[in-house]
Amino acid sequence: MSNAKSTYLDELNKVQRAAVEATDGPVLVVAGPGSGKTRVLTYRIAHIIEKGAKPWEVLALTFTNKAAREMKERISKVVGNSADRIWAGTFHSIFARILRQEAPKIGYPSNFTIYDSEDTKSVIKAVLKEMNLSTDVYNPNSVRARISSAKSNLIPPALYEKDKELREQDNMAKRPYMHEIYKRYVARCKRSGAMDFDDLLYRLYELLHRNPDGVREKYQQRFKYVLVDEFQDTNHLQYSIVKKLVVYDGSPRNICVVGDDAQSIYAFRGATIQNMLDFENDFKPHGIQVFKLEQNYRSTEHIVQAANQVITNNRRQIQKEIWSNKGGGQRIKLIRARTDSEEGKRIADTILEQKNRNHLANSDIAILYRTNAQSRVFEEYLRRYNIAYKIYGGLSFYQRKEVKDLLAYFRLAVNPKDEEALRRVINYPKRAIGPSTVDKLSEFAGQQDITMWEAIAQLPLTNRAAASLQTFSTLIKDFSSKVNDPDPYATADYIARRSGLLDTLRKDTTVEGIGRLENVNALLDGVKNFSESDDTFGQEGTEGDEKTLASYIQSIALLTDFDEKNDNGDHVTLMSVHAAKGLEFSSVFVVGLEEKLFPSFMSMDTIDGLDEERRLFYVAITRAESFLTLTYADSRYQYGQMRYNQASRFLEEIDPKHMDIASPLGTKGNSTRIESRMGDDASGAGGASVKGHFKKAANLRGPAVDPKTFRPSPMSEIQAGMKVLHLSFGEGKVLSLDGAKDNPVATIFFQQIDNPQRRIMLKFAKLQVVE
DNA sequence: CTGCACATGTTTTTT
DNA sequence: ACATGTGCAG
Repeated sequence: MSNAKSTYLDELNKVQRAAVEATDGPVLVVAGPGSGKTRVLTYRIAHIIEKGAKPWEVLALTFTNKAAREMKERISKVVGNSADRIWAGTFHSIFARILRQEAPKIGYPSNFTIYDSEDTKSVIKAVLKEMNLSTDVYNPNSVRARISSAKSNLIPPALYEKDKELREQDNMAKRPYMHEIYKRYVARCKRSGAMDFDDLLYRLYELLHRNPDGVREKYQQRFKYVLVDEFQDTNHLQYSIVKKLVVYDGSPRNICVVGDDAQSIYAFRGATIQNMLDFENDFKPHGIQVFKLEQNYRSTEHIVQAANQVITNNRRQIQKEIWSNKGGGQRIKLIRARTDSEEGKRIADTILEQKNRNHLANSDIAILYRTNAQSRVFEEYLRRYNIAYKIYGGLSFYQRKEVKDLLAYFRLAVNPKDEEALRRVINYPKRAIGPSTVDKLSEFAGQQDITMWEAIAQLPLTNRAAASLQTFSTLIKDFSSKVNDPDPYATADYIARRSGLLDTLRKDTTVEGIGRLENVNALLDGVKNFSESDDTFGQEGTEGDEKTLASYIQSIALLTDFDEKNDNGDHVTLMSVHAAKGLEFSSVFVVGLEEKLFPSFMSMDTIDGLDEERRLFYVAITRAESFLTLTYADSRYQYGQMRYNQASRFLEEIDPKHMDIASPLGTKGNSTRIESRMGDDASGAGGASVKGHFKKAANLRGPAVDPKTFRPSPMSEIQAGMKVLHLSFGEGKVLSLDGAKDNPVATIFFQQIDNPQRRIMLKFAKLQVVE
């Protein structure tokens, strides 16, 4: 045993090892990028088991299935097969598994349906329609976000209604009926025997809180060790549940959370780094141990130092100093392109060059962008250059319409109360049940407080619609009778045929139509795999081992990726920065570094929004091991129009000494082009607005300047000794000028910011001469 | 009830 | 650009 111990403990540095060995009591691990976070987490679990804990006493929560899978694989390499018995999975899948067991205690069936965001939105639309509210004022996405945020902050409809502040906010937004929508939304979901993604958390909290039959103690005692990955991405509700499980009289409080505040990029959906700060305070009285993993094993020094510089521009941070001993390495390459298309071409060129000169494989390379829509140009050039690539993101398999349609039949067969599934397929394929009939059903159901399914049997209709409804009802009953058959594939295949779905798809012979048919067949193949395999895609949520269509839909409800496993090919990776979190590549291209794109126009007018964009940029650049290339374009097609954007402010936040400016494409006269362009901008602004047209916008970083009146001066005007204005650093004094002729660099002292002395490349800086 | 023409609104994303 | 949603004629 001590042998095994030494093998893995010896692979750790001092801090990592201490974090692994501190198995008892509360532990916070602050883990910088590339600092061996996953290694610590998995070895820690292995260590806990080595020291005698049973695998099923360990609860390890992650955010993605992928992270959970990776963790399980790595643990099993250390402790062997018993790793299967560990409760390791995503928050949602683990909680769903518990709820399948306990749901009846809080008034839900154990075969409850899980509503995805689309279903959720659809329920909200139905509620709005029922209440005769306009979707312009009550934008379904806003309503959904509002309800989600209420649940994430543990505010049920009754409390929401009484909350003065929330009501005030809603009144201000001209949405006074929000509380009523919330109430009806919750009622509808419950009536449908459905939980949305937030419910999987919220209802578990409710269960533990109300504690029927001592269920709370049961789980408190079961989970002797709790670990949470990516803690900076948890919301208030998730942290509350974790506390419910860990904090009680006599608890050893064996909880370990791992996270990096600098990599929190999901605040937009309710995550809060406050949890990290709270955690420290909450467990201080119980001897919390804090470990900071600061050595970056991934990237060379230019990259790590640039990342450090960028992140110092954010306000609140947990103090830490990330360092690397991998040597300086290559400087960061910066490419300016005239158009988005040129950006694509130059990246493809650079990729070819890197493959030749540095012997990189395609799989060593990634192109990261802020929005998925940017992938198109890169696709175009990579294809033209014959470089294999793969685009990640976009619509997942299970979100495709045709797949969801067939799944809706499955869902309805398992749980006929599932109103969203019913709405989806009641008239698809066409069976003469139009909107007006559906509305009547819905209205009747609402009046009688029954489900639409029950309404079909009770609604007094005498017309053609009644007959159609009868046929539909018979069809679904037939399907329902088969859901617990031991051969789920046979059932699935039967449903696909009898529903008419396959025939309808076969009639469509367009390219897209054939693709849809293929997807439906792929889903059926998936069911077949499920029928034949012993495990359940490694997914929680199924009871026992019986393979039925019911257990199938439960096993896939929380899956998003279908083909993630077969991406072993040698291809360049194209994905959004969000999707790249946790990954690393030898060479990384971060593209589209322009104002209004990265940072996104949606986030750039609040300080919190900008800070999150900056963390996103931080995540992007820290994905690179050896080569980092940053690019931007003067113009690009966006929303079908040509847009002209300035270089991103984030580029100025990196000290020029870490950067190399790539020689421009059409070398001749390029630098004069830059100057004349900047000159145009400034002269366009005219002398009128030069002086004093800036104010302190309260929602921007301290000294910030109103971008609307800010007019950058041409770079040739900047001289030592001048007083200048910077978009985010405020007023500063130019101390000196140096650098190459075509790339002058100014040292400027900005008195209003924390690190006042900055070196700024005039090429990208937007500076307005004050005097 | 169905199908087509026009209008609208665009981040990021896991579950 | 493009996908999704609404309104109206058949």
